[in-house]
Amino acid sequence: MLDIKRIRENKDEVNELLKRKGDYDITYLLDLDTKRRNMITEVEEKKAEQNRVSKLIPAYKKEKKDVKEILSEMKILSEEIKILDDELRQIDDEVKRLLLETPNTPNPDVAVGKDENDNVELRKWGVPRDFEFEIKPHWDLGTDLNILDFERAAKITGARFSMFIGKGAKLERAIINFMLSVHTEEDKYIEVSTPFMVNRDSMTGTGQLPKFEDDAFKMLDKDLFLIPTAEVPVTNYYRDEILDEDQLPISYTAYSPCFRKEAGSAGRDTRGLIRNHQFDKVELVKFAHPDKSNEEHDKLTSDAEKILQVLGLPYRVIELCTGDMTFSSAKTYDIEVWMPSYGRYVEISSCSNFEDYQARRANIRFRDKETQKTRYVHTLNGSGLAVGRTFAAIIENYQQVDGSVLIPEALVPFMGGLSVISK
RNA sequence: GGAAGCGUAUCGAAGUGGUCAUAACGGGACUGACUCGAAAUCAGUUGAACCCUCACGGGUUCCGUGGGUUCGAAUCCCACCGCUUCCGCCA
Repeated sequence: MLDIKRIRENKDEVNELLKRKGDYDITYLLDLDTKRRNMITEVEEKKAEQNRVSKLIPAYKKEKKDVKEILSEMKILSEEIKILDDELRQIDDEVKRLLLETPNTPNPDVAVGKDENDNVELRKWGVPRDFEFEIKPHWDLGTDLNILDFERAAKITGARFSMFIGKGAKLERAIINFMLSVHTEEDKYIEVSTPFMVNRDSMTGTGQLPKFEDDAFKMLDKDLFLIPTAEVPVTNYYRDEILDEDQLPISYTAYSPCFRKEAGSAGRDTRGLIRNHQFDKVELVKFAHPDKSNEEHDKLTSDAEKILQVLGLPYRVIELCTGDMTFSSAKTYDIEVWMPSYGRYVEISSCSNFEDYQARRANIRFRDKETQKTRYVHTLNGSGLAVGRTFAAIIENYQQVDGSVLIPEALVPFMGGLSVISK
């Protein structure tokens, strides 16, 4: 969340930045804030009086003074305080709620725009292959090779679920292992394996709640949610903690399944692996020093890009404009892989710098060595990469005229030496 | 699922109705002394958030969470959450 002091002291600037993201206004929030502070002053004066007199009472009793009158006065004061405290709590809750529903301000350097049409292409890598035959989309390729089964997945569970069969299941596992190996061995991320269900505080810490509860799968008899991304458990790992400055940056990578309701995308990408309710992802998460987070953001993005380079999959990197960024992000780079069946680039990774927005929500701080004061860390994350979409991109880009699929060289060792999947 | 115990600031931990909550005691961290330097030793410093104030400074809250009793709660009562141990069950 945003710092209420920053909003108070830089009202116009914050308002202007928020408008770049969408239709947000902080006027009401600031009015409530003023009211809240006035009430705090009032109730704290009464509490100071209560504390002062309470300290005198034992001494009076010792001197055998009659304290009856004082006690009855204190009772009245105590009741006044209780009433004010109740009112104050309501205002507090409202201020908190408004703050939690206010998005992060975009980094001032980010291109101002309304939607994905205003995103900025930063760079391209690789050249999409020229096919001399009619290509198959991955859902047909996979079904024909008997490595994917969407029909039975729909029978077992429903639409937007998939099953990986035989070499397909092995390829999925190989992709996960390959990504984790690169990130842990070359890029020095620490691998973690997390719970796939999280509580309300965790979902609030990273920004999924309270605003986007409809997007998450929730348990019926417990206040727990299936994770929409490993970002949630991994970022919340340090919730309510104070880290040492020397520890930063801390980099984690985690494999996890991700569960999303995909509310509001009915009819889009209905076939194949592109938009499922459950998909696998290898995630990268960093806790960075605030002065270094932009560098770390660039590094994290290139760590994700490297996976596509080694797999030989053409991609481009775009910077999301202010209007297309997610709620919690200050700056986001999307990596899009070339998907032959779509005839265009498709998002395969989203790398964001949240600056102190999540850290403030989740209360993740570090102690500044010089001043010995606490400061909020900057949190970052990105997919490194989405496994289902990587699977789809591999089989589509590496398909051959006979319907078989070549395994990218880097994956062959993870496939037990297998270099082609055919019927 | 049954039984018992526990939850105190960076960590361990004492505190069982008041004037010992900046919270004893210990560790850690930081500063200084000693040293060529380090270790050891000695001395000192060291919680967070919020409100008022240009500032100096003053004040409030926080003992797992939420309620209750009381003039006053870490302490008494109720509910919930989490952890540990034993039993049962299970991978």
